[in-house]
Formats: sequence, structure tokens, C-alpha cells
Amino acid sequence: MSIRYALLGLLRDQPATGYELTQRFAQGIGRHAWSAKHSQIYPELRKLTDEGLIEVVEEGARGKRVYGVTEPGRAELREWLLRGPDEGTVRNPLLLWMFLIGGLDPDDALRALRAVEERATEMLGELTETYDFLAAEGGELPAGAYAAQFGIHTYRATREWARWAIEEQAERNRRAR
Amino acid sequence: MSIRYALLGLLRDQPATGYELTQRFAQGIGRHAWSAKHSQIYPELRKLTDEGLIEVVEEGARGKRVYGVTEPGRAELREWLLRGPDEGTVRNPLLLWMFLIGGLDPDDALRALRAVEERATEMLGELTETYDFLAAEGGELPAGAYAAQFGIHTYRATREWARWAIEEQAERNRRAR
DNA sequence: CGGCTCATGTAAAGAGTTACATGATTTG
DNA sequence: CAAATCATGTAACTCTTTACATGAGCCG
Repeated sequence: MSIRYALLGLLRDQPATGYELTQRFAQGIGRHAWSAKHSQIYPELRKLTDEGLIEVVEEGARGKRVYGVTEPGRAELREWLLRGPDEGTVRNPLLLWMFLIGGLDPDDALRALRAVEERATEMLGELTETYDFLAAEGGELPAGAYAAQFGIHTYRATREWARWAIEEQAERNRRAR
Repeated sequence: MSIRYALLGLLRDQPATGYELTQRFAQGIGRHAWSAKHSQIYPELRKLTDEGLIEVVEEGARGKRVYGVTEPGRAELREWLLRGPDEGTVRNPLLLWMFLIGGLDPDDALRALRAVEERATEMLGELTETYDFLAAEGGELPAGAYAAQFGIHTYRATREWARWAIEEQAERNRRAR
């Protein structure tokens, strides 16, 4: 049921079509916080419209419909945000994997951990660029900037963890021989 | 489809009943990486048994059945682990919320951020205890220790992020007045 | 004008949650 | 012996994905 709040939040930032929302879900939010496909987004936009939380603010070629948040929609979103983050469903493939690689044999585990470190370093670079780009404009930090900065903090932590784990694992390998 | 690997991974650490697995899902893995309810766990155990990836290693009172991983199950798990973390479905309520609180008005946002900082500090304490407990035994680090250490790293990062965001937000509030 | 991107939808299948349901054993 | 915990299951519903489906506009 959080998909509706994700949509409200994205639309509050900026009115958009279902198509554009699908793309945004394929990037930032979708890759890190909450993924969704267009086949879920379109019907949800319909529902939100029926409930008066969003509305069509512009129509264009090819059946294009740009949605924006209504006043009731803003109120609903605010209330949800003030309730604090939902507990409930968690789905984090990276973390699940981390939970389980401890059981690989030492060499496999070491290789896996190196992959984590590399990936974290990569993501760190990517996000630093994103953040710099978002922050460059001066004045107000745009919505995504907080999330980007959060990503930077967590990937840095992930990298440090990987380095620690590699050390641990290497130690274990040495002892095993 | 990752539920089966979560189960294989937990059972490889230690044979368990569906009931015990349900409880483990309610804690570590379930709270941070992949949640599941008993109504999903029991049918999945049945399927895994039919496929020969796990087996009943002990039966007890009250229809109790302790499952363990078979050789094919171990192989399947290893292959999956070596493929690296799945891309795909992500569900992270905390992050979704962080993505969206930027749009709250300044005072609300500040209050929300303070809540994040507090919660991170709390979790940090909890996990530090868990880790110390797991590491105290000396010798091999048990499976959960890597995950716990990862948690410590990420919650510390979350706390630092929250502090940074609070500063940003406070700055924004000052300017707004 | 052919291929790509924009743009929207629906149907069927699969995954996951909530609610309903039952009963044995242990603990106080 | 009552209440809590252990232990398992199923049914109905909701959410999500995959696959199917269509067509308009843009670019070279």
C-alpha cells in the first residue's frame, strides 16, 4: 500500500505522466527504496484519481496525461509522513545475500566480499556525482539530495564493512591452512 | 522467489522447524533483509521438500518437524550465492520515507529527522550488544556476526546522515525566517 | 517510411498478507 | 487447570510481476 505514497511524493515534487513515473521508479527510488512496474503504476494512478488525491493537470498527444497532487492528496501524504516510516515488508536482496554468504567456503566468501566492496565503491562514485549535481544549483536542496546523501553514507558504510569482513575472512583462511 | 534461498540459508546454519524459522524471520533477517510470515513459510518448506532441497531430519511432539538442507540444497544455495545479490524487488519503508520527507514543511521535517536519529542510535545500541554477544565466544565468527556488523556500520551511517540532514534543515529554517 | 521512443493499458499467474482454524504441551 | 507457547495448516484477498497488446509521434 506504500506505492500510493511513493506516487504522491513523486508527483508532489513535480507533476508527471505514468510513463515518467515508471522511469523514475526504474532509477533512484525504485532501485533503493520501492520498486514498481508500469503495470502497477497506471492502475494506481487511476485509483488515486478516483479518490481525488491526484488529478490530471494537462493532456497531450498520444493520450498523454500529466498528473498533479490535489490538496487532499497533499494532506494525506503529510499525515503518512508524520506517522514515521512503516514497519512491515522488507525486501533487500543485497542484505539477504550478505546474511547468507557467511556459509560459503572461505575462498568463495572472499571473492563474494571483494565483489561487494567493488560494487559499493562504484555506487559511491555514482551517487557522489548525483549529489554534487543536485547540490550545485545552490539555494534549496532538492528532494532527491537528501536521499542521495543518505546513499553516500550507507555505501561508504557498506564499503567499510566489506573491508572489515575481508580482513576477518582472510584471517579465517590463514588459520584454516 | 528469494524466500527459498533465505530458508535454505537459515537451515544450513542450523536445522529448524517452520515455527523456529518464523521467529528468525521476525528478527534479524526478517526485519532488515527479507520478511515472511508463517503462512508463506510452511508451504515453501513443503515445496522445498518435494524438490529434494531440504528434508525432515527429526520429528517430535505436536507434529513437529525439524528440517535440514540436503546435498542438492546446499549446491543450489551455493550457486545462488555465487551469482551475487539479486537485482529486482526492493522494499525499504525507511528509505522510501527518507526519499519523501524532503517535501514536509521545515518544522515537520526537523521533527521527523530527529526521530530517525533517535531510532538509529537505539538500533546501534541493540546491534552492538548482539555483535559483542556473538563475537564473545572466540574462534569462528558465527553467520549472524557479519550481518550484525553490517547493521552496526549502516546504522552508524544513518545516524550521521540524520545529523547532517538536521543541520541542513535547521539552516533552511533559519533562512526561511 | 522504418525504427525508436513515448504512452497507455489489460490478463493471467505468482507472491505475500490477513484472517481463520485447530490442537498438543508446558508452565505457573 | 488455565494461560501461554509450540506447532501446523488453509482460504480469501491483495499486491506485484510477466506477458500480451496497441498505437501515436519523432528522427534519420
